[in-house]
Order: sequence, then structure tokens, then C-alpha cells
Amino acid sequence: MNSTKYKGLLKGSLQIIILKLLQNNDRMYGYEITQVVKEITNGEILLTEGALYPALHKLEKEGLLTASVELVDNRARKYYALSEKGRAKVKVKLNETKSFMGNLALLLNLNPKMA
Amino acid sequence: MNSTKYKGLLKGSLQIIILKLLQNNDRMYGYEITQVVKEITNGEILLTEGALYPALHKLEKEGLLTASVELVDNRARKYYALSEKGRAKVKVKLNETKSFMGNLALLLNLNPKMA
DNA sequence: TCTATATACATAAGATTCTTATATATTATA
DNA sequence: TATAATATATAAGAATCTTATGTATATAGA
Repeated sequence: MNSTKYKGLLKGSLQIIILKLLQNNDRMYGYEITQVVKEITNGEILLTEGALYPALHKLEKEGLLTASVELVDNRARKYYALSEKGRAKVKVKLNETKSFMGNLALLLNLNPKMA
Repeated sequence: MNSTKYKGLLKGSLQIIILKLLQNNDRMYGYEITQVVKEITNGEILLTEGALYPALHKLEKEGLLTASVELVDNRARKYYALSEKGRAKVKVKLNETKSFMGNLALLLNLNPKMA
């Protein structure tokens, strides 16, 4: 994952970001994911292709995502969606992430009202 | 960093955890850091030596920490403390981490009251 | 018209950070 | 007397990222 502001910070969050967006959106393609993340975070988290595409391939390989290519304006788009297995996984991963962020907030004295 | 619950989750947070603890505590030694983190997080975040010691060495090499060895009960302890440079760095890193966690919470719909 | 930007995907090389395993040594506990 | 706790350290390998490159089409501007 990339961003000018958070260089190298909190690796390992890309997976859950992808999974969560697909939990909300039914189906999305890679480039769309980069744009949505950029919008939601006001340009503060900028995903790089070098991180995103391998991550999508891995999730697909693990059976958490299904993929289907479509031609739009003569350009290929690869749409991803959560599989059954993927839908179950998001829930588990989200809870883990929430819990971890709560603990991290505790360690950093960040007043973890979010817990 | 290690923990049974968050396998491989959120790499890159170890540095700021160390720096923040040293901002609160003046000086600490490695083993002490593992114990404090374990206590604060109710055993949910367990640092491994393989991650902690190299991280401490790196921070020292970068000039953010100073180290001094002491003998306690005939056992060597290596105490670390923030340097001038380290004290400045913690503030910057803490703000980055806070900001990142806010954005992550946004992306994950975690009701980011903490922001 | 041509050039740059946006859209869209992909991969390879290298860096960083972690896990797992091993090693050493002293003290306390069962 | 053996095991756990205390205390530090490093090496091999895995995972995830950054940076760079490559391909290709569509659109907007000069």
C-alpha cells in the first residue's frame, strides 16, 4: 500500500480494506478501488498498483474473491466480488482489525472511544 | 510483531509503540517492553524478540534512542531512552498514526469517534 | 494533430518488517 | 534437578510493500 503521508505505515491493512469495500459494494474493479479509497480518505491514502493487483490476485487465489472480465468502452475491466468464503472472512477479519486498533489506541493513549 | 490473535496484522506499528512507551516512561529495557505491552493489551499483543530487538537496534542506529547497559541481579539489562531527535520524532509519528487510523476507520465504517 | 492525462491491468526487483527458530546465560520455582 | 522466567541477540525465510516498467485505449487540451 502507498501514501505520501503514511510511508510504510501499518502494512497488512490493504486486505481488509479491499474485503470491506466489497462487502459494501457487491462488485468493484481494481482501478475503482483506488479511486474510492482516495475519495473516502480525501487523498490521504493512495493505493499503488504494485500493491493492489497482487493483493487482488492473492485473494482470488485463496478463494475469497471471484473475478470476471468485462469490456467497457473497449477497455477490459476485471470485476471482483466476495465469494461465500469471502463473506465469512470479512466478518472475522473486521473483528480482528477492530480489536487490534483498540489495543493500539490503548498503547498510544489515543482515547479509544471507538472500541 | 507477534500475537496469536492478529497474525501478521498491521505491520509497521511496532516502532510507534516503542517510541510512545518511551515517551511515557523515560527509560525501558526490551523485556520490560514486551511485558508492559502484554499487560496493557490483556495478553492480546505479544511482541516477539525476533521483531523487538532488531527494531530497537534500528531505532538506536537512527539516533532516535540512546542505550545503556546495566547489571541487575547479575543479568545485563539494556535500557533505552528517547534522544532529542527521538522526542521530536514521536510527535510526528503519533500524528501520522492517528491520522491513518482515522482514515482506516472511515474505510472500514468503524464509527471513528477517536478522530 | 499530437501530446499529455486518465483509465485499466500486470509484473519484476528490491526494501522492509515481520515470524520462527536457535543460541547463550542467570535466577527462581517446582 | 529440571523447568520456567528473565534478558539479549541473530539468522533464515515469509509476507507485504515501494518503485519502476510495460501494455493499451480514451479523452482533453494546445
